[in-house]
Amino acid sequence: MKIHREQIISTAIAILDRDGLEGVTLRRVAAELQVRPGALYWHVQNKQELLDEMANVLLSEQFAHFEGLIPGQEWSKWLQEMCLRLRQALLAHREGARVVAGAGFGRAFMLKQLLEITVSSLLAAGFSLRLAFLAWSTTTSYVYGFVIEEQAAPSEDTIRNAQRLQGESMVVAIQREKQEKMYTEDKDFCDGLEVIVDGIRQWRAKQLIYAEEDQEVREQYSTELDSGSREK
Amino acid sequence: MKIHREQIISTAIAILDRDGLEGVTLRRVAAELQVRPGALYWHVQNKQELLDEMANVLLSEQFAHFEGLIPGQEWSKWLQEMCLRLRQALLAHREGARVVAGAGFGRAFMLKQLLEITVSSLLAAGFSLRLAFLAWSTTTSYVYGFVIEEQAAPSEDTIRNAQRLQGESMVVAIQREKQEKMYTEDKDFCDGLEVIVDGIRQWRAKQLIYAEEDQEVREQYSTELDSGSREK
DNA sequence: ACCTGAACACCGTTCAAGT
DNA sequence: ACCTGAACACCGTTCAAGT
Repeated sequence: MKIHREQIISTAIAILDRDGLEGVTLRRVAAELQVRPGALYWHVQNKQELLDEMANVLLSEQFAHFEGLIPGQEWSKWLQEMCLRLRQALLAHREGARVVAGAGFGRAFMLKQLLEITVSSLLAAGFSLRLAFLAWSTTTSYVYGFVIEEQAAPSEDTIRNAQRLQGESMVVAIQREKQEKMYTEDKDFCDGLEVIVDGIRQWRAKQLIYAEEDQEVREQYSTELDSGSREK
Repeated sequence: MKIHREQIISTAIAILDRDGLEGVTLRRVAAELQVRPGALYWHVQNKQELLDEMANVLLSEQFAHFEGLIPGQEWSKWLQEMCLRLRQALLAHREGARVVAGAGFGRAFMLKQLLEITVSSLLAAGFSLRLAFLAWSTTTSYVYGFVIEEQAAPSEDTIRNAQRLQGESMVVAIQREKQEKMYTEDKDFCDGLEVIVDGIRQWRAKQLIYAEEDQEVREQYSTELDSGSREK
């Protein structure tokens, strides 16, 4: 049997969806491909590399054709769209958030690219470099944290505990309100995101004067777009 | 050799700090306690239960004696203090964020308690039930996401990639600014948190009228504090 | 009540040897 | 170039049997 790298990654993702992250095993991937476990090591350095590649695929599904801010567009709409897609990417596959978080910002190539697009879009929308970075860091951290909770398996005994601890009045009240007003996880996510975006908007309004260095960066970036390099 | 539950948990945490999360193995914990692996199963149902307990200990170290909002105190200061402590709890031990995230909001008892304190504190500060929950959800998601990134091992080849991809102008510019202005991870975290708190403040200012149900909840809670139960 | 002994069904990883 | 065979050093979990 002859296999190649992409097959390994895609069957690993198939197993992820079917059996969860702890079911993703090199031996099982090998079995699915009708190959001995050792064979995988010709295509992949180790299990972590496979997991990193899986993370990149999950992100690519949402961001492969994702464009930066268009001149007329509102930055807040664009930023929210970016966050919605990021959440979608993490939710699309079982334990997706854990997979991407496990790969880490460092190892996931797609995330670096997304950072590039985001920060330069916000610079174009009049953000200082600092605030553009803060907007990136704050929103993406939020998305990560939110989805990780969201995807955490409630586990069998969580329900037992919920019953037992009736004294937790807040949890009960919150859940009742959610039912009555039909608030979904989606609604919670979007509202929280809106809170953050409102905070960012406020910061942006307060710092309409940019440091000169930021202006430099903005110019340097736009020249780099059509010219080549320009070493410092 | 005779052991008890707490010893198991504390030596597991010791191993976590020494060898990282993947070093935390029931067999290694057993060896450290001079006991056969099977012996642990009398004190603990399975490995996940041990991990859950570890998560609770990490959180308890910061929140065991954490008080709710004091009447005179500003809610924003209190909320920020809560978030700082949460980050501290996650940072205090190697891969702490992964441990707590792995346990999940459902399984970590301490987190439910913290939710109770937070939401009731914000209600007391004039928040609607909805906004109090949003403030909780948004800030804690942010903290989680931020620390998970923060603790993600950069790995050997991240540096290689950083060198190779010089085209990433934004990453370079951001890192240069951080060095020049001496922005630390702490600074990034606090600024991002401030952005979120500013967003929350704005929402609070806009909804000074509460729904009657919220008022009900607030009253119910305060009576529950000194009286006993009051079933609906 | 609490632990040992011993097994079961798995892992990731390596590497000579085959084709 | 790409895979097999076979091993190594591990895992979590179970359970009769000991004390």
